[in-house]
Amino acid sequence: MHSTAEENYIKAIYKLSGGGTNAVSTTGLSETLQTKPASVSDMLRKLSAKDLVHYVKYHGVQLTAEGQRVALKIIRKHRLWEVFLVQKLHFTWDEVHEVAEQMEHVKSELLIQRLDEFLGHPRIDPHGDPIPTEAGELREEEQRVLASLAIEQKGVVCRVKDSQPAFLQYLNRVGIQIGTQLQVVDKIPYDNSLEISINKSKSVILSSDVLEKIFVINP
Amino acid sequence: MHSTAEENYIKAIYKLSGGGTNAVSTTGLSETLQTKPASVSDMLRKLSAKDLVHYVKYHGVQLTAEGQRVALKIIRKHRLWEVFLVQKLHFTWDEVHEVAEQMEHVKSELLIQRLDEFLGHPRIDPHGDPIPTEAGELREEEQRVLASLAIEQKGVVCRVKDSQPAFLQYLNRVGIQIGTQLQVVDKIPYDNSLEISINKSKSVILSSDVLEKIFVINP
DNA sequence: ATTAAAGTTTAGGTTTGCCTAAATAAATTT
DNA sequence: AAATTTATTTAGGCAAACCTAAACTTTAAT
Repeated sequence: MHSTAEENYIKAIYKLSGGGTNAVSTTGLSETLQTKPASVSDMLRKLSAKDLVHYVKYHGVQLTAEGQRVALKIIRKHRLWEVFLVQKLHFTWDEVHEVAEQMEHVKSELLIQRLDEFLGHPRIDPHGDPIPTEAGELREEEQRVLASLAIEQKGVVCRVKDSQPAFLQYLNRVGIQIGTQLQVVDKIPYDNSLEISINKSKSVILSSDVLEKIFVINP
Repeated sequence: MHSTAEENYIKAIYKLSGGGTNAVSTTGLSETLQTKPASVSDMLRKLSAKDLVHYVKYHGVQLTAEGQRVALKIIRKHRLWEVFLVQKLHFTWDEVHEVAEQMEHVKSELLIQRLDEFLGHPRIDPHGDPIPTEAGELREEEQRVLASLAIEQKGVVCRVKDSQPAFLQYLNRVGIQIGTQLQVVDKIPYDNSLEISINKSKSVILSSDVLEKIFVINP
């Protein structure tokens, strides 16, 4: 099997390339992985030798078909563990990531099959991100960015794009979670912020930055 | 924190020393850990520098108080995960160990607290071994080895001393699990084997080797 | 009490995954 | 188009955790 380090590189390449197709830069990877560019070059040579990536010196990397398969498996594990932590162990959004990051590297096909079953085959994780199927397929639902809603339009939060603790804690304070009912009360053209009512009660004003990170589906 | 390798050494020392008090040999450790004696010497120097063990060259190791604390924490994690795998994910006895061996190294206090709560604060694992408390205490129940029962005496399986897949599969075939009701039907003095009835029905003959590995409590 | 055998440690080497510093390639400016 | 800046790679090293082979202790046997 692959080492934890290899798996983390593959996951990072997958994420930076937005699904595996676009080429990813050495510096980008080094930032995501908190390592130096030289270390990335090192690892890319190794991953290339294992045919997990297409690597052309000085011109970035892409995942091979096999690399994508591996990436989706890791993401599946990560997201299933996140669902477990939130739904069964009552972790909050912002406590989940670090732990799931460790659990995703546990090697056992049976474990993941059984976990999936135990959780009732969930389709999205606590951040609203889709969970790849056992076959390695990612089925997306139609989502709109909160910033795109018109006045009076409603939506249910299905996803946030930023999983940094500070951001998740902010959303908790405001009262926004996956599943929260939102409605646009007013638009403030000055800075593109919106006044949003949360669960049909209190309303808050969200900056355009935040509005771009929250996704909703039809209620 | 400690590395996975360090944790495995500490666990092995704890087990071989029967709770931390007796000195353990380099060869013993190398066999348990499937490494060479030279590698063990290496690691013992490191663990000693971290004050996790008392190590006197050529005269074996013991865990320090801190080392014992660490050992019990790892064992607690391992056994809680085993309970989870068996009770929630319907793993069988013999599928559990390898996976728990990986999960026990996940670092998160909160995770273990919540897992313990989720499982209802279990006192023994699926092998009947006691689960150390959060405070690091091991409370034992009175147990007898199956080999020590007289004819007609009864017991409930609470523990087996061997967790090798082959042995656990053998017990599964025979129909013995934690919680199984046993009764001694007859003694065979020739080789110290016993005829045992299982759950008040079918009876089998167990060798003295096997009898030494199964523990029971009063029914 | 020697000597032989068994157990243990040291010395020196390997792989993995990282590092810094120097060299090289690509992109951007002028 | 040449020069400079930025990005990337190579070279050489380091720590962890393992290895083999050689040296050294301890134990057991004579």
